[in-house]
This record gives sequence, C-alpha cells and structure tokens, in this order.
Amino acid sequence: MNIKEASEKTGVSSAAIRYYEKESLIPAIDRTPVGNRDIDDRIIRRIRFVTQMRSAGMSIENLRRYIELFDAQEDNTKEQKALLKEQLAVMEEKRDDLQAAIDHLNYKLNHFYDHMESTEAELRALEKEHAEKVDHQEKAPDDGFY
Amino acid sequence: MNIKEASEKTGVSSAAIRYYEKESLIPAIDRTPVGNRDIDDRIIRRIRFVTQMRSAGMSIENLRRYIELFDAQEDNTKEQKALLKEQLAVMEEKRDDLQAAIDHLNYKLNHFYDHMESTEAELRALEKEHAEKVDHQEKAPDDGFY
DNA sequence: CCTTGCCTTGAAGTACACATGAAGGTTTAA
DNA sequence: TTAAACCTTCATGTGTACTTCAAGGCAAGG
Repeated sequence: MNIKEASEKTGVSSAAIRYYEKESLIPAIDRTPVGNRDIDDRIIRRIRFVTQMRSAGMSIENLRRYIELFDAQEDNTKEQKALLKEQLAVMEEKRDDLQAAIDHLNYKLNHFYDHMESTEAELRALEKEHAEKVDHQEKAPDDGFY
Repeated sequence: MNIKEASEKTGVSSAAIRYYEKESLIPAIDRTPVGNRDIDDRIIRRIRFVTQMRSAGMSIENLRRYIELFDAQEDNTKEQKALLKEQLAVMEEKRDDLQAAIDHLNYKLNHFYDHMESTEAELRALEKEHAEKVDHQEKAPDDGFY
C-alpha cells in the first residue's frame, strides 16, 4: 500500500510516517521501482506501536533507543537488560503518576455532582461510594488541590 | 518562602513557576513589600497539582480551562463534569497504552535472560512466570511489535 | 562602597515533533 | 497532452512549553 493508504489506516499523517522512518522509529520501508514507499502490515504494526508509545508520553529519542535495543541481534544482553530495565522504570513511574491523576479526577467527579443532572440512581451511587471512601475523603484537602 | 525555595521544594524551575502564574495555572501569588513573590503551601500544592497533570499529558490550555472552571464560583458543574470526563478518558487511554508497553517490555525482559547473570532463583522465577503466561505468549507476534 | 545573591519584568531564544511548501517525477483518465 | 492525484526529497515554518538573557532593584557581609 502507498503512504496515503497507510496514513488513513493508522491515523498517522504521511509526513509523520516519513519522519518516523527518518528517525528510525520504524524500519526502512521498501520502495517500488519508481521510488515510492510500499508499506506492508509489518510497518503498519510498527507505526501503531509508535503511536501507542507516543500517546503514552514516550519521547522520540527514548522510543528510538528502546526500538534499537528491541531489534538488536547481537548478544549484548547485559547492556540491553540494563537499558530496558531503566526504560521500564521510567514507564512504570509515569503510569503511576497517571494513575494518581486519574484517581484524583475520579474523586473529584464523584464528589461534586450536578444538581441539575443527577438522577436518583446516580445520587444513590454517589452516596454509596461516599460511605465506602470516608477515609479517603478525610485526606481531601482544603482547596481541592491536594 | 521565596521562589527559589519553592522551586527546590517542587522540582519546578523558578521560570516555570512564573510562567504558570502568568498563564493562570496557579493563582496570583502574594508579594512582599518590595515585590518579590511570597509562596505559601497553598501555592505549593497547586504547583504540584499542575506538575502531576502536565506529567499525565494535560496541555497548559486544557489545564487552565479546568482550573478556571474549578475556581469559578458560578454553578458551572455541568461543564466541569464534561471537561473532567473528557480528560479522564484521555488519561485512562494513556495509562492503558503505557501498561501495554510495560507488559510488552516485561515480556521481552523475561524472555531474553542473560546467561552471565542469571542466578538459579531468577531462572526458576522466569520459568514459573513463563508457565503462567503461556496464553499471553501464544499471542506474541512475529516481530514482537504487536 | 562594593560584591554576592537573591529577586523583578519583558523579550528573545530553544527543543521537540511534526506540518507545510517548493520543485519535480510517475501514472491514470479525459 | 494536459490535468489530476498520487509520490519523492529537502528546506523551512509552526505551536507548545518552557529557558535564557538583559537590565535593573533590594539587602547583607566584608
């Protein structure tokens, strides 16, 4: 498939696909005799992988290092393991930050209900949760920003 | 406390704190008689909140909108809820992407062990996990990129 | 009095991750 | 054969989120 089709399939712009190839986030793409990119499913999968990691907040630079390690054939496993573990720690910390922020937003959402919209059922649900999370609520701060 | 102390306390640069104030991500900061910022714990909490949301991928623009709604006295809870839910969805997707990446990386780490370093215990742990995750492994793709 | 070290504002510079534009090549369709 | 609709590379532009710089003020120590 050509780059436009790949773009439509992945939701990544043609320019971004070219950029990813240039930055080695995806492998070198085969060309047709006239020089156009001919993109197969393996590339599509890689583009989707890049999208996922980017969406999760990984920088191009880190992502390239990660993929280099992933693709490496040589048996430099010691360094690879070290770098992968480092990367893993970064990602786990980010995930935990994200989870903390999600918890915060959920708390907020559940504890400021809209009088205009709340149905009986919603109110009951809120009250139930409120009862369950008293200790959590106790920790809630003065101004709502921790 | 002065801006430098606040910076050290939060890990956010002085310039960034000034920037956040200018962009209304944190409230206007009180000044000493000579005009220097005098930062209290309420501001510190807000800075930390901003840091967390930024780290979670919220843009300055969205964050400002969110905080404006938050601080508003009018009963605009309907909009607030909408904005919160929107942001929550974004963050949950990011978290799931990150988790997928973490799983991916853990899989990689566990299946290319270093002959030079593995202890008996580590090997047993890997084998155990391997046995537990057969179905997951079955789904592992050709090139490892989904 | 002068240096050190903090602070201020405002303007300008920087890094990242693309987006856009210029100049040109190929293929299909009227 | 001429236009449309793709494509290529290379260069330059853009938005975001700061960072850095310039010019200067205030307070303490030597």
